[in-house]
Amino acid sequence: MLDLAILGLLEERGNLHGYEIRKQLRDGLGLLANVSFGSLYPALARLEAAGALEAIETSTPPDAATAEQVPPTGSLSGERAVLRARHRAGRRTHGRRSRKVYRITDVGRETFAALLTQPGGADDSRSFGLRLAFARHLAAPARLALLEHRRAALSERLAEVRAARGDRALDSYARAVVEHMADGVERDIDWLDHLIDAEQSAPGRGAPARP
Amino acid sequence: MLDLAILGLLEERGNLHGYEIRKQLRDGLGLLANVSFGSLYPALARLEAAGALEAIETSTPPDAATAEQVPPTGSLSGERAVLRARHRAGRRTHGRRSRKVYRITDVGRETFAALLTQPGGADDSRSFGLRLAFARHLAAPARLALLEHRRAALSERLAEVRAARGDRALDSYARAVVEHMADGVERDIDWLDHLIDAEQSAPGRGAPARP
DNA sequence: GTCATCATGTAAGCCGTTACATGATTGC
DNA sequence: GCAATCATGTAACGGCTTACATGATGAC
Repeated sequence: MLDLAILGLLEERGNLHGYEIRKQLRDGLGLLANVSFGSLYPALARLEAAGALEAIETSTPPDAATAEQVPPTGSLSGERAVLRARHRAGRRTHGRRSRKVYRITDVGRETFAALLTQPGGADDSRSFGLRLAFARHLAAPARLALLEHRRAALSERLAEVRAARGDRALDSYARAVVEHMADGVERDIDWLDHLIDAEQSAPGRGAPARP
Repeated sequence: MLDLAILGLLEERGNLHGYEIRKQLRDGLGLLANVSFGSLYPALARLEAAGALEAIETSTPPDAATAEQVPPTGSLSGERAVLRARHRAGRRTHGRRSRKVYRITDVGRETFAALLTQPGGADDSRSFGLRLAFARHLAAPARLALLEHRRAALSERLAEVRAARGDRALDSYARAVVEHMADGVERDIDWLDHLIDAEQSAPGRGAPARP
């Protein structure tokens, strides 16, 4: 899910570095606020290793090229030495500590499309919300499928919650919780119905997958 | 969170075994549906080790006592042998495979009260919903505190989401998501306000912590 | 005889968290 | 000189999931 958010952000907003990605995640979309560096940076490293992202040099001075050629030592202290060397080499781009700016690759765009389309994990509301937020990168039929898949999941959920509501053994507090939950699910379904309607009456509204 | 649910269920519904607990979690309260055995059984074992639960013998035949005295071997095959021995010893209570029925202890009731009261983790809706569902085991002031703490958290959240709503860079899909989210949070706050009102106008409605 | 249901558990892994380590730059 | 902000990472752990292993019983 984090991967999807990162790729989507890089696709829509262009090249960003980790710290900035986190900020945009925090106050850009409400979903996925509070994502921590401890998960963000490893995710970026993973995506880079998978070829979905590449780190770009931001107005790097010429001698940084040599720093790049320092082979990985495998030892911690060695890596630190490399980092220090890079700093000395002048990777500081405009006064701040050297930042690693990422660009999405074609592989990354494919990964993004796959994550957006695949049915797995779209059952929870966060994952669905994230997908819908990036829905303009989806072709119209896939978009409709996403909405209808979610609607079906919520329908099932509603049936379960309604069954729970009939339970005699619930006291007033438990009942209030179940009742509120049922209302919430109903509201979500209504919302989805509106979205599905809009999608069907104006099929060309969203941008196609490749504008 | 699982611990809270287990203890609450055992406190309200009396002695249960793992399989049954899962069923009641599934279709009793809508929250925490889909909890898997892979988390449930270790949780029960943990709670038992902590003294919060104790396994009770359900009409056990006399020779089961000897099976109980087999010391733990530490080896997997050894443990399996013990299990087989127990089966042979006649632990099967009424036709089915031997089931381990748990009873909550006084320590468990204390743990339950602590989990219910402690502020940590009550920020997400599932945790809050679970706590509220068990709110009748709380004294009136603690109940009010729970509701108001949650209200404050949602207020903060609303401010964030509203800030995100003002973002120009959102397309219609992302905007729909943010808008719907904001509405949802507002609705939750209204609901909480009702609950808080009810709580304040009828302070003695719920059962006290120890009836 | 084999399938569904009841019943308990272990092992591996995923996805995230907090806490820690490091360090440059800016402003007071 | 010291705190705040920017910036990148590692280590350890938490809580949950899936998949696996095991086995009794009843129904067909």
